[in-house]
Amino acid sequence: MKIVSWNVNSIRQRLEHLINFLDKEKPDVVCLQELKCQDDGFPRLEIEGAGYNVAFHGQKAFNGVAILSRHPINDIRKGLPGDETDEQSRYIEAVITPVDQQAFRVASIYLPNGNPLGTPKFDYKLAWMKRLKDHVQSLLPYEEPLVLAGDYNIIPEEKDAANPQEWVNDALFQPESRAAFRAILNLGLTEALRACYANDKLYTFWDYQAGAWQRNNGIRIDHLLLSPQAADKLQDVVIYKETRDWEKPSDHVPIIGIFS
DNA sequence: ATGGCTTTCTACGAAAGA
Repeated sequence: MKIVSWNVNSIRQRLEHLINFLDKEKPDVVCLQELKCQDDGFPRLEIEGAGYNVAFHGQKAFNGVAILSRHPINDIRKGLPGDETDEQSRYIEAVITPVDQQAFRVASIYLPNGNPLGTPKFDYKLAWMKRLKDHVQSLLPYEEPLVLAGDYNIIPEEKDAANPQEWVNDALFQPESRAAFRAILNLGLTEALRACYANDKLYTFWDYQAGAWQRNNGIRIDHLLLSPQAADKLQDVVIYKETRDWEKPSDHVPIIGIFS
C-alpha cells in the first residue's frame, strides 16, 4: 500500500505532472493540497481515466484538498470540525477500502501557513492546529490504520531546514507552531519519515526564488503522521524529488509512505 | 530585500504562498 502526500500548487497547472506520476508510481492513494480550483473545475475525468476514484473539497483561487484512490473511497468528511465559520477548504478525510487488504483511514491536510507573524493569520494557524489535535484525538479510539498526510507548513526541527536561520522569524518555524505540531504527535502518532530516517537532511519544499532548488536550500514541511496501527505497517518513506526537476514544477514534491 | 518566482482573479496589479 503506497500512500502519497503532494502539494501540487494548482491541480490544473500540474495535471500533466500528476498523471505522469500516477502512471510511473501507481500509488494506491494520493492526498493532494493546494488545488486552487472550485469543485466544478476539478479535472475529475482525466484522473478517473488514469484509474483513480476521487474525492475533493475545492475553493475558489486558494487552498483545496483531494484524495485519489485506486480502491473504493467511503465515509468522506469535508472540512475540519471545531469551527462552523471556517470556510477555507483545508481538510478532507475518507476510508480507503481495498477488496483484499485492511482498510486505511486517510486525511489530506493543508495546514495554514500563518505568515506574517503578529497577524490574525498566525492566530488562525494555531487555532486550526488545536482543532486538528482535537479531531485526531476523537479518531484514535477507533484503533484503525490512520494516515494524516499533508502540507503541515511546519518545520519540526532545525535539521529540517538547510538554513534554519532563514526561518527564525517565519510562522513555519515558530516555537508555538512547532509545539502545536509536537502536541499532535504526542497523542501517540508516529512521524513516518523520521521513523525511517532519524537524522538525514531531507526536504520536501524548495522555493521558486533565488535558486533554492539548485542550491538545495530546502525545508521539510510535508509530513505523514501515523496512528499506531499504521506505524506497525510502515515499511519505508520515499521523497520523490525528481518532480522538482520537471518543467514548471510545484515547489513541493511528493512524499510516499509504503505500508505492508 | 520592503521576497529575487508562481498562481489566481469579473485580472492588466495585487494578494497569497513559504
